[in-house]
Amino acid sequence: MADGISERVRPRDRILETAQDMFHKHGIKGVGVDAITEAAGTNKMTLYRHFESKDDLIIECLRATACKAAAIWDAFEAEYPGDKLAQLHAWVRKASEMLANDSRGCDMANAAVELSETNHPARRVIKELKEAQRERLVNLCREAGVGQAELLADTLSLLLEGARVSLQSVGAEGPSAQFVRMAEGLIASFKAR
Amino acid sequence: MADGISERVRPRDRILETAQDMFHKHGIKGVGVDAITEAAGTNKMTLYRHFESKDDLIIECLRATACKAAAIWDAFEAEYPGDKLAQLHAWVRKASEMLANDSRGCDMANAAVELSETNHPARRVIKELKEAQRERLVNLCREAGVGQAELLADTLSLLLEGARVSLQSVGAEGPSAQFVRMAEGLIASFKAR
DNA sequence: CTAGGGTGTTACCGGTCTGTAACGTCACGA
DNA sequence: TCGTGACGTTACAGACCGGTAACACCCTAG
Repeated sequence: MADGISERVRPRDRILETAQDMFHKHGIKGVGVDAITEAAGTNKMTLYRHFESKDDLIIECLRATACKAAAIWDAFEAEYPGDKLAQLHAWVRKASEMLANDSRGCDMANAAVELSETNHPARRVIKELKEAQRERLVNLCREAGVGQAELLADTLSLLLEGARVSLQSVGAEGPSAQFVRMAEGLIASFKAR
Repeated sequence: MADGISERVRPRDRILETAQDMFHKHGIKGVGVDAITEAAGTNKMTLYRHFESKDDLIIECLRATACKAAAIWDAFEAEYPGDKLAQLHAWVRKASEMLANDSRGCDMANAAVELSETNHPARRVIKELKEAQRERLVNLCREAGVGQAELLADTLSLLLEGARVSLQSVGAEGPSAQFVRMAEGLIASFKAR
């Protein structure tokens, strides 16, 4: 009792957490605000007191997800302080774990697919956050002593993005099964130059 | 006059063509059957006389799209008969053209993202068609004289898939801009072994 | 000419969606 | 004690969704 996990959390945070989970599992257009609030143990009015609209909730969810991703990056630095190459390998390992444990891919990429309107407010945010992640991977590659850091980072980035979407369309036995092999091969190849 | 393109085409084919286009541009859940039939110059009743349901229409659209893709593959064989390596390079060129001219990615991958329900009837079809394309690319790589044909084919496959989804989330200046360079580098690298 | 199948039109059903209004409740702090 | 603000509840608006019924029309094959 008084576990402090689900009871004392503010409705806004419960909504945000639940929405992230449900958007991830069922897609943005696949879940309504009613379902979110019910699963969060609250109601629609409370949601609209904390978020201007569903679009606003979507954006806040994407930001929160990006925040969690950033925390994972920080964990690499904490685990292998200063050893950028080890951090790069940790990135590959973490990516393959995600491929193994979750078949719904990247929230931002999925959102970009679902929200096809070019002027949708979430698209700006998606682009921002994705570019930030790209820059972080480029820096990691560069500091790991790779010559063509941008090219390696972009290649790894596309490989992972492709693996996550392929996982959804072809399944776990598809091309994504070879992700680690491909990524490690690439890193070795770029290091050798 | 009597151009025979839009006038004499049967309603079913107009619906199928229009639905492909609209699903591609706006996503599956982003367009309703009313909008499709209106754009196709017909009405909802006629649609439901030719297709059991919207899900059925979706599936037929995916099959039709796969058919068009298969025709593109056939064009490679027609253009470079017997020269499998040239056909592989043509595949890369064609892929980069698609990346340049269309920012909405692969219909099947997008559909897999949107239709998150694991039992959705379209998912079987998506998997089938994607596996067929994978096999075709593997064969092309093998017959082009590549040692690890499966690995190269899967890597190229993930790269393209990633480029198409990255194009939607980050834009044309993102990692997808380097697709040709990556793909050609990979092919050269695999050929060299 | 006639019969029938493919098509167009209108209206409708039941459901779901986002978003809002009005009101009731409860805890907490001055 | 009082009041203030956060939260819950109910009801509803207005739009859109997929899908169906009933009927009128027209072209063509026989």
